Amino acid sequence: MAGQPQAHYTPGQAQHLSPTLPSLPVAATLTSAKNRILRRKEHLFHAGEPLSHPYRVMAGVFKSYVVYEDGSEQVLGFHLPGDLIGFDAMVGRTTFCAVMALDTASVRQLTTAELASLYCKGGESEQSPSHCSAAEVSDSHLHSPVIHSMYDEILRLTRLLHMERGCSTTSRLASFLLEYAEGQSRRGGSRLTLHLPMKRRDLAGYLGLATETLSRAFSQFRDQGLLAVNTSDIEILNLAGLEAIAAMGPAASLHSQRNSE
Amino acid sequence: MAGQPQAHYTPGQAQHLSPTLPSLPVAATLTSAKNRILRRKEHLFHAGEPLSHPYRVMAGVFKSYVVYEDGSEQVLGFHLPGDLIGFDAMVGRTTFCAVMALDTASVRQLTTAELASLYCKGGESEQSPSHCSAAEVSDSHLHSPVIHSMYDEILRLTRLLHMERGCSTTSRLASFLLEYAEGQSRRGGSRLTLHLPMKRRDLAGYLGLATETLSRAFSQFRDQGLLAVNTSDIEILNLAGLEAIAAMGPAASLHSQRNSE
DNA sequence: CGAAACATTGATAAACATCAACACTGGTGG
DNA sequence: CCACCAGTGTTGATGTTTATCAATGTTTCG
Repeated sequence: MAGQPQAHYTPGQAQHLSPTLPSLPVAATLTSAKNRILRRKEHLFHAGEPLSHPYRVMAGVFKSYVVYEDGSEQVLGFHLPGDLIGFDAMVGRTTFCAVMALDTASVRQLTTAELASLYCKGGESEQSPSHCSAAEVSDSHLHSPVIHSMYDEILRLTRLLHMERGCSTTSRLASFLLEYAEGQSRRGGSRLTLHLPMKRRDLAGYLGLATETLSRAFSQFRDQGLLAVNTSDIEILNLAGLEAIAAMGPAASLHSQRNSE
Repeated sequence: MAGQPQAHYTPGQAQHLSPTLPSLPVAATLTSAKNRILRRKEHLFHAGEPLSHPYRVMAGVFKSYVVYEDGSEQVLGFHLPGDLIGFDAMVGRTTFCAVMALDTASVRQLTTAELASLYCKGGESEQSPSHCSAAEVSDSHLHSPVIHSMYDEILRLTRLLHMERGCSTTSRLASFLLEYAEGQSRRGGSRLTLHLPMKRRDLAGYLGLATETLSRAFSQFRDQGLLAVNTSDIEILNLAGLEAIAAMGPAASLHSQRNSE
């Protein structure tokens, strides 16, 4: 269904916006930083909206997703404090995915100056952003956080793809939990106590599972003593065990009764 | 199938930049275009190799793939003549995936000038690129073919992901064939006669299937009169039928006997 | 020619989705 | 405050898709 040639709005139409751009007046400069607070289920933006400056998540968690013609929803990722939102979505100045707050959250839209600084600060030695030679092109541009942000996204999607193919339900969930825990601890949070503000439905969508299957996987981890589960609050009781399952790939099914300790 | 060949570069623009070319601290400048011919199974590069300049496919077909620690291989895409290879792989100057020729093929490595031209050509009315104000930053950079190349890759992976989740074997294969046919015809080839130089194993890997399942899907299409199949040469006999199956999503299984006409 | 890689077909079973029933939660209004 | 309701999460039973195992036919290439 994805390969749809020319149906509706498939997020694959990037070609249209490449060579001949309407002479967009350069993005409105944004001089004062704008903060914005969102409630649960409130959208930061929808798909197809213009977006001149990206956001940085200050608090809370967001999910980004695409809705296809048939109504099915593809969850692309979750965004925690510190993450940039909108870089990969704003090519052509129009977002291709929607972003929604999962609980009360706040963002800060980057000012033009901050944006410029991000663009030009990639190179280690900070040259002034006021010249743009061909030489730099293959250097600072490639190393700019913008490129890296998109590059990381490609890597993440590649891994997600690989995981969906080779890995069982349980190792997918284990991987996600470990990654999430890692992200939390990088931000100064706890490494073993997770708060998952997304609904089971969203998490299942992200992992490519039915909600029932996801629920069963949680229950299995609970029964095996790996996790303490309380809907959106998870405690990791056996980190090594989880890591073993995450690494196990396709071998670890819901039915194989091989108790890893 | 990755980088769209949307931009046929025009070498004229390179002159704008030449004045500042010398200050290249990094990548060796590449002044003369290098062509290279590869045989079947020969690698253009492996993962982890340094790569200063991307390639353009001139003839033949390539596959890009990643090999994971456990030895499993993830096919990321196939690259047809006109495609750029290495843009998304060369961030940080080191490739993250390997690229292999599937049959006799040739590439042309972009020169520094061509690369620069690609980078700066995004904006329509190009003012001299020798200043890089914050305003331009959010304009020409975002519209550069480099960003677009990576952006397209993200969209392609997103679609692939969505397809793997929601779509049955048959609709995945149908989508792929249609997309491939479309790509061939864009390049001036036939729209209904496909040559698939990749092995079943690679195609199955790309689509996330077992080779047996893929083979069965081909057989089913043959039995239904949709395709004439001769291993690597495919003829589309019923385009509308294929499109119907591609659009059908998860409903189209190998077992459901609903003959679409 | 012969061996190895590849492709196809069949039988079986595993993993997961789906359907269905039920429990829990949180918010609303009586 | 309680009853109610809708949304959500869990658990069980069943069905289907597709991976896996196995066998055979086919192509490729030394």
